[in-house]
Amino acid sequence: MELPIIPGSIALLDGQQRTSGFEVVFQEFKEFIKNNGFDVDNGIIEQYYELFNFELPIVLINSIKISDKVRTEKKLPEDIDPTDIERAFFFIINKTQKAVNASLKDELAYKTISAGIRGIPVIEKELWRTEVVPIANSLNGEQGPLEGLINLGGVPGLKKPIQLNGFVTSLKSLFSNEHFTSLTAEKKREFLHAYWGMIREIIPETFDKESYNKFLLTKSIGIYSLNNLANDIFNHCLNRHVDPFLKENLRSYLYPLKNFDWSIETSPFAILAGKKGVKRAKEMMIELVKVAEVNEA
DNA sequence: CCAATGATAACCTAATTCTG
DNA sequence: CAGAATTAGGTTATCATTGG
Repeated sequence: MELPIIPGSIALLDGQQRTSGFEVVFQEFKEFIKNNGFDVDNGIIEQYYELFNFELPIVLINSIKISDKVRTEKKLPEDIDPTDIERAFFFIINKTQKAVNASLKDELAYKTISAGIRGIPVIEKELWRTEVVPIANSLNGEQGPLEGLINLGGVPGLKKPIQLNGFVTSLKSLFSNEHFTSLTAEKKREFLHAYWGMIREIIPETFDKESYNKFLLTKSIGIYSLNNLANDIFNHCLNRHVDPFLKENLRSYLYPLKNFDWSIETSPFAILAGKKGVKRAKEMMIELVKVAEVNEA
């Protein structure tokens, strides 16, 4: 199939965002030519051509033929018409379209705020999240206690166990704590470094790239529970007049976790999460039913 | 009114089983 | 026995409803 290269022809096939994208690039290109002419040799013109020639995946649906076919084959009611077919495709395509990954949303929200752009409701509603992102970056960075373990953009296939979005969400209680929120960004970072640094020191095997998969600590149930605990420990330190920013001061609080069973097989947490939890719940009910049957007899 | 709860999602990855 | 196919394990945002 070929389309004439005239303005607007692509709109027959596709609307809104993608069509407008071409329009924006074309306007930009015209402006560029006006200012620089065609004879610049720095690859910019080629880049524009590459964009113009960008291939769009398009599905063409012959809804008249489809409705005829399903009607003659009597698979669907007689009165089905092309509009019904189009509506069905419209529903499927729009219902199943995928959103931007949640971790990437956090990263983008942070970058938007740090660029000084304000007033976007979804960001302003939970502004504290954008505060956590640079801290997570630093925990994940070189020498950080979570070095290389956080999937910052939510990109699948990176084999990183901790999702940025989950890490951020699990810090909600700490970042709503009035004593904590009044701290500077640097102090907040310092506390979380001390906290996770001490956990890592006490239970290093749960962070090791070779073995973390055998433990629940870096799974969301571990991250959620520990980040929630961080809030309680922070409060406790303040009440006892203990400096929470000194890593060593956190040792006595966290040391008991060394003996906690974090194994994905045998940990008491193992049955609380995912489908494993559902399976165990069902087994427990089977037991109840058996007991009931015995009593009935 | 608003925080907690419940229901749901054409999910994603790892482990296990099947098949040529 | 390798690679494909299937299943198990584990996640997490969103929105309507509920209940204090």
